[in-house]
Amino acid sequence: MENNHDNHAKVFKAFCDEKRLRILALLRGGEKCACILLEQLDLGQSGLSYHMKILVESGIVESRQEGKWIHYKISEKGSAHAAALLKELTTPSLVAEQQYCTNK
Amino acid sequence: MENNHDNHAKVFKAFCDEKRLRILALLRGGEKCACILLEQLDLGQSGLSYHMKILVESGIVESRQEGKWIHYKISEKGSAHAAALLKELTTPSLVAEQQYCTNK
DNA sequence: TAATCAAATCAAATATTTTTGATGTGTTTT
DNA sequence: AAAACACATCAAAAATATTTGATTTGATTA
Repeated sequence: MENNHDNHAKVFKAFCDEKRLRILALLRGGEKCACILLEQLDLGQSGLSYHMKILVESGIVESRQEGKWIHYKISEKGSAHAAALLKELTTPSLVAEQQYCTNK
Repeated sequence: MENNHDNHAKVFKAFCDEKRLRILALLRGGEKCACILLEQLDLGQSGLSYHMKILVESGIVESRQEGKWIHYKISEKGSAHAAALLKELTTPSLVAEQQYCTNK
C-alpha cells in the first residue's frame, strides 16, 4: 500500500510524451482506427504500437478489435481513475506525521 | 493554442518519476524544508535540486526561501490546474471533426 | 570582509525511453 | 492452404532523462 509509486507513474506516463498527447487529442474526437492514427501522426507502424501499448497500460485508452483492425478510444473509467489519483497525490494527508525543520 | 503539448507534458512529468512521487508524498504531510527532504530521501543535494526544479516548473510545487533554506509545499493552484488539464485532455471534444475508418 | 552554508549549475557517466527496421503472430481473404 | 494484411515483438541505434561529484552563486554569520 506504500509502493504503488511505479504504478502511479505508469498512469501519468500517458500524458508525459508529446506524441501520446497528440494521440489523445485525436481520440478526444471519438474512437479511432489505428489506420486513421497512422495517417494523422508522424509515426510508423511499430512506433504507433509502442505508444498505444503505453496508453492502454496506463488505463487512459481502451482498445477493441474489429476484424483486422484495432480501434482505440479514451476510457472514461481510466480517466476518472487518473483524475482521482491526481487529486489524492496532491491533497494534504493527515496520516503522515509532520517533520519539522530543526535548523534555525 | 495547438502546440501546448510540451507544456502539458511538463505538468505531468511531476508524477512520472518514482523519486518525485516520493517527494510529493512527503509534501502531502505539509511544507518541508529541503533539509528534511534530504534526510528522508535517498538523494544527494544536487539530485534533490534537480527534481525540485522539475516539480516547481510543473507548477505542482511552490517554494519559499527562509533564510538560507528553501521550503517546499504542494501548490493548491498548480494542483487544481493539473486536475483541470487532465480532465480537458480526456474529455470528448466537439471541435475536432470525426475521422472515420474507410477500410471495410 | 572573510568564512560558512544551502542551493543551483555544470559536465561526465549511467540509465531509461523512444525510434527504426526486421521478423513473428494472428486474423481475414482468396 | 496460401497470400495478404494489421499489429506485436525484437534488437540495435538514437535521443532523453537521471545520477553523481565538482564548482559556482547567493545569502547569512562571524
